[in-house]
Amino acid sequence: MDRSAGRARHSGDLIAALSGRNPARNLHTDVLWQMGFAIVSGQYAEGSILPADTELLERFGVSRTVLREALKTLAAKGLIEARARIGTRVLPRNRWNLFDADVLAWFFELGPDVSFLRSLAEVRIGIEIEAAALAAERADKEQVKALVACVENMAGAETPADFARYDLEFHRVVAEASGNPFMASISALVEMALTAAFTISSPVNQPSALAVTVDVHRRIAEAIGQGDPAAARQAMREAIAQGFDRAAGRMEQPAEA
Amino acid sequence: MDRSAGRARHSGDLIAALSGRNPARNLHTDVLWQMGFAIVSGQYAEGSILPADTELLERFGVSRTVLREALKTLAAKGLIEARARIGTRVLPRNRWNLFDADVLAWFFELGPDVSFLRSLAEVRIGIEIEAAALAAERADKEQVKALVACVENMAGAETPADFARYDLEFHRVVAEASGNPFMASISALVEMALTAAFTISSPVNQPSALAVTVDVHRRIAEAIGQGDPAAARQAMREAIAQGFDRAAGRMEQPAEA
DNA sequence: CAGGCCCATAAGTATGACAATAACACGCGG
DNA sequence: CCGCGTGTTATTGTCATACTTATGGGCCTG
Repeated sequence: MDRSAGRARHSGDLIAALSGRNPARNLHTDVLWQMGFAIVSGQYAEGSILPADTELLERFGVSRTVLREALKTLAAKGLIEARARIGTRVLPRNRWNLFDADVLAWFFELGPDVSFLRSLAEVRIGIEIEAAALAAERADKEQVKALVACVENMAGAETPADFARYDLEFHRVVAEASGNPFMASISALVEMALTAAFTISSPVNQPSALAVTVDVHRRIAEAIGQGDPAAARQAMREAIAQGFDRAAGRMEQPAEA
Repeated sequence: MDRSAGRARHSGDLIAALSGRNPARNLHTDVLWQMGFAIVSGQYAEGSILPADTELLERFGVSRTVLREALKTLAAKGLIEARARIGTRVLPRNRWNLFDADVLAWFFELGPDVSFLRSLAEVRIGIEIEAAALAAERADKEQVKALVACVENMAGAETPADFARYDLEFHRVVAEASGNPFMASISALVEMALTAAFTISSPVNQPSALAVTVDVHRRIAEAIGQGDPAAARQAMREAIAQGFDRAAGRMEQPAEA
């Protein structure tokens, strides 16, 4: 049997690949991604009952073991809930764990729209602003040095991929410097947002945009280095808003290749 | 076989029960909770390899199916990763999905310490402040009415449990009114924080504390009703900080029963 | 000494049988 | 005729076993 049969249909493999995920390393992962995408895309509506496992078994051509492990994974992420005699129900959206990297990836597979990117930017602002403020109070010299290094690397980045990598690393260090384990936990979210932004529109090839982006990150690093929470908050807010504006603007008036 | 054999050791069953979770509805959930708690509590260190499944099978006295589904669930929550020939490795903490309700519950099972509650309060401040600000811009009349109703209910609550319920409902409505699906996704987190706070110290039986708590929530509702994001931010920050201070203060100088 | 082949080991997959659960329909009694 | 307990049955949950695949590390060869 051709294991990749069902996947060619998906359009978002690019993003999945860029973000380092491998949707088909084994059978169960393959089923997981197909079902996850089907649910997130609304193919199985919230509150509805999934087909019984006999039907799914036939559809995917896998063993019950594989199917059940895939469904258990979906249950662990809050997408479904199985009950004997009832069937397996798709949970309401507010039960879904949107901070899960896979769930986020499935959202992107159906094409990130502006309102989704906006929601992403809004949570990032909330969390990363606090992270920046806390980092300003708690960061040690090593971490400040690492932040400055990230900024330098961003400024000198040759390719959009490199730029995104250093950008992500910068935000990761800020989260770590905040000393709050929850802050670090949203790196999956940041990663997705940056991957999307970088796919849609990277500042690397536009010197003015690059300068602006680097500058605002440098201000974050400086504020943290000087232990100034208010300034760190403000600069972080600008950095995220700016990235969103650029991507959103680019989406509305489709770009050159 | 006695299914609940391994559970009696846990001390945090109270919180699990209060938060409406049932750690032992079926075998796989039982194994899941034991393993999850063992990992979170550091019994299996980050980066270490779990015992091979043959050993775990023997320890839990369950079938391979059950064990594997439990492990798959842990993997879905980012706690472990299985690789052929290597074994099943405990991932570093920053890969754990701390926004998952189960993972949070396991943290509480080992007794919430002040620094954990602080971290919780910090993320809540970040996210819920933004949620309140957005709600001020987007809430409709229905939602504002619901918020006011929650405040009234809080003021008239007879028992700590009732109070916590209305408190949670209030924050849930704010998240919903923000129009941002991610905001609603952290209700698990809020639920835990409130459950903890209510377990440690409820304002219900202290008239002055109750008045203060109700007042700050009323100010949030009013700010949202008047479409004033800045005031909503400020009041929400105070509400969360206040709840944390009360619980933390109570923890340091142990209370009467 | 370097590089590729082989093997032991642990996870992954398959299969078929049986147990537990709970909605629903049926029939009994009021 | 209506309400209530009970049995039926569909669906998930659990078990046992056998086989397949992936891979790190040692062995063998060049």
